[in-house]
Amino acid sequence: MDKLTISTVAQKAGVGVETIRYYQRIGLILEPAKPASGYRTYAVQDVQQIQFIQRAKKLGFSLVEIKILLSLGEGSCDQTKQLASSKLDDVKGKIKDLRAIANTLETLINSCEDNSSNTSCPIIEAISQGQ
Amino acid sequence: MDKLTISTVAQKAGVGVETIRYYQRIGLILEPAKPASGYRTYAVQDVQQIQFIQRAKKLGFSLVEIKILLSLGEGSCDQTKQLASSKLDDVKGKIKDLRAIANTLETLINSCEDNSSNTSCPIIEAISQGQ
DNA sequence: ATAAACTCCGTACCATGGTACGGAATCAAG
DNA sequence: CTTGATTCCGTACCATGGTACGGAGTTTAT
Repeated sequence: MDKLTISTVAQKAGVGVETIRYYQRIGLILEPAKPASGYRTYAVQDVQQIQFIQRAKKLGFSLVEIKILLSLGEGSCDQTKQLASSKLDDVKGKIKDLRAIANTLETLINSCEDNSSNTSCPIIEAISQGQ
Repeated sequence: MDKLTISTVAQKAGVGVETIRYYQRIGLILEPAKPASGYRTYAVQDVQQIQFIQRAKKLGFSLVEIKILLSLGEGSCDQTKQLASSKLDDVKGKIKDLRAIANTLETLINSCEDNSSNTSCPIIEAISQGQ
């Protein structure tokens, strides 16, 4: 009959009840109308929307961006593509930054490898002197 | 004479006064003793320590980890190396995750490229259906 | 000597994505 | 019909790394 309680939705979508309430609070999903006196009921579509959110999160979108994705819907392919492209740029930028960090860390760790002294540490020295 | 005010230290280290206070609050750096009635004074070493913190941050260390680095000092090369190695693993893990994300985004964006329809969007469809 | 600038200190607030708590109402099971 | 579980709702709290504010005291410059 498609009348689910919030805890059923949570369980089906793989999130906590509090997460659903949080999404409602920030306007990411709508709260179903309250039936005069009783518990709100949810539909399978609500489960799907929460799953959409979880998948979009895994692609690196923030909840604010996901809100935009949801508002764009199916019919704004251009704008959606733009959002995805700018997210891709972001991700690429982060990869670049992290690669530079990894390289520096590797160099530092190697310089430690050849260190027989135990009264000094090339890593600490390097960070102390700004390379 | 090496007696600097907090704002001089901030300026020399390239951070805000509030950042120094924050570092003191979390125990990352020590607050100099308060001279009976007046302003605390700082030394060049304090500037250097804050610069150390900023450089370590650029290498991806959190303030908690930097606190450990500072407590290890020069004489614990092995432990320092371990910390750096585990940070390197972390960074490599993040790069891997981000590359997977970038690949998926690229695929989605490409599928959009070939979309002439403006009543549907392959990106939204893909996220809706869990790939 | 007086005003402007700076410091001290506690506290509150920002973003982000939730998690936890507590009391009242409601619902389901026995 | 009563007990226990669930829901509702507002509010507070978590981590992380700060930033902002406001009043009182101090220091510096004129």
